[in-house]
Amino acid sequence: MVVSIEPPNSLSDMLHSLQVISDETLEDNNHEKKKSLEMHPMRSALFQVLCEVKEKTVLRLQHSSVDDQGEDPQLMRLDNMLVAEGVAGPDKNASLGADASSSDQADYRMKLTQIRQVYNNELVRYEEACGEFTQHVMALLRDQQRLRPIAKTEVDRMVSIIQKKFNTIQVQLKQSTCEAVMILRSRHLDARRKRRNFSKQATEVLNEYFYAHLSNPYPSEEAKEDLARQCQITVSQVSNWFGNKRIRYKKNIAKAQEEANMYAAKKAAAQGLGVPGFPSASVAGAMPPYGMLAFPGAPGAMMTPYGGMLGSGSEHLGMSAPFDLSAYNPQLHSGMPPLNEDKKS
DNA sequence: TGGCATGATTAACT
DNA sequence: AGTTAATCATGCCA
Repeated sequence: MVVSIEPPNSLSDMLHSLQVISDETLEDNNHEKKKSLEMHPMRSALFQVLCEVKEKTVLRLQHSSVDDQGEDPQLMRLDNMLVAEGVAGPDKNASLGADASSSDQADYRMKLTQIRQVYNNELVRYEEACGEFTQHVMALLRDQQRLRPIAKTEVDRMVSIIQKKFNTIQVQLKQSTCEAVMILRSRHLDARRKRRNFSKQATEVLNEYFYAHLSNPYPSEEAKEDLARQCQITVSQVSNWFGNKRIRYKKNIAKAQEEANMYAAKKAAAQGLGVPGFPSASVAGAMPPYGMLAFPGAPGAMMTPYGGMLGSGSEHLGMSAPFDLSAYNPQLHSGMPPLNEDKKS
C-alpha cells in the first residue's frame, strides 16, 4: 500500500497519514518524504504534542535506568587486578629490564608483555568501535529528531545503553585477560620449584656463617638480611637454607652415629668385649661430611663426650645437643670437644 | 640414566 | 612467627 504524503486536508487525514507513516522506516534516504513532513504546516504543533506525550510516558523509564550506572564493582575489581598484575597501567617490566635473573623470569615477563600488548590493542579497538558506534547512533538520532519527538534525555539514555553494551564486552575482554594472566602466573609459580642451585660463593658464605655459629645456627633477622644481601638471594631463601642445613646436618650426625654404633657393636662382638657404644677413633674418623664428629673417643650412643655433664646446657628447641657440642672445626680438626663456641648472634 | 644433592613447600608444633 | 621433619622436584654428575 502506497502512502500518500500529500499535505492532508483535514486533521483526521493528517493523523491517519501520521499513523501510517509511523509504521514506516525513516532510516532510508527517502528525502522527499522527509522533506514534505518537515515542511508540513502542522508539523511543529504536532511535534510538540508528541513530545509532551512522550515525556509523560518515557521519562519515568529513564529515571530507573540512568542512576544505576555508577561504578561497576566487577569492572573495578578487574581493573585493579590488571593494574596489580602489570597488564594495565604503567609498564613495570620495562624498569626491570637489565636484571640478569633466570631465563624463566624473562620468559614470564615476555609473555606478560605479550598479554599486555594484546590487551591494549583490544582496548583501543574497543574504544574506537564504541566511539564510532555512538557517533553513528547519535547522527541517526539527530536525523530522526527532525521528524520524531526525541528528547535530549532520550539520546543520553541511548548513549548510555550503548556504553553499557560495550561495557559488557569490555568486561569480557578484561576477564579473559585476567584469566590469561592467572594461568601464566600459576605456571610461573609452578616453575618456582624449578630450583637453581645457589652460586658457589653464596653457599660458601652461608656455610661459613653456619659453622661459625654452629653452637647456635639461628641467624637473627638482621643476620639473615645481611646474608641475603651478600648471597644475592632473598631472606626467605636464607631461612630455607638454614632450615635445610640444620636438619641435614643433624641427620648426618644421626646417621653417622648409627653407623658408628653398628661398627662398634660389630667390633665389640668380634672381640668379645661387651662395651657397646664406644667406637674406635679410626671408625669415627672415617665418617661423613664436614669432618664433624671428629672429636676423639666420641661415644656412639651418646651425643656428647661429656654425657650428662652438660646437664641442661643444651636447650635448643628440643634438639638434644647437636649444635651445642659437635663442633665443626675443619681447621682445628679433631680437637677438643668444643662447647659454647660463640653464643653471640 | 640413576642416584645423590639441594632448594622449596608443607604440616605440625611450640 | 619461626622451627622441625618429611617430602617434593629439579639439578647435576658419574
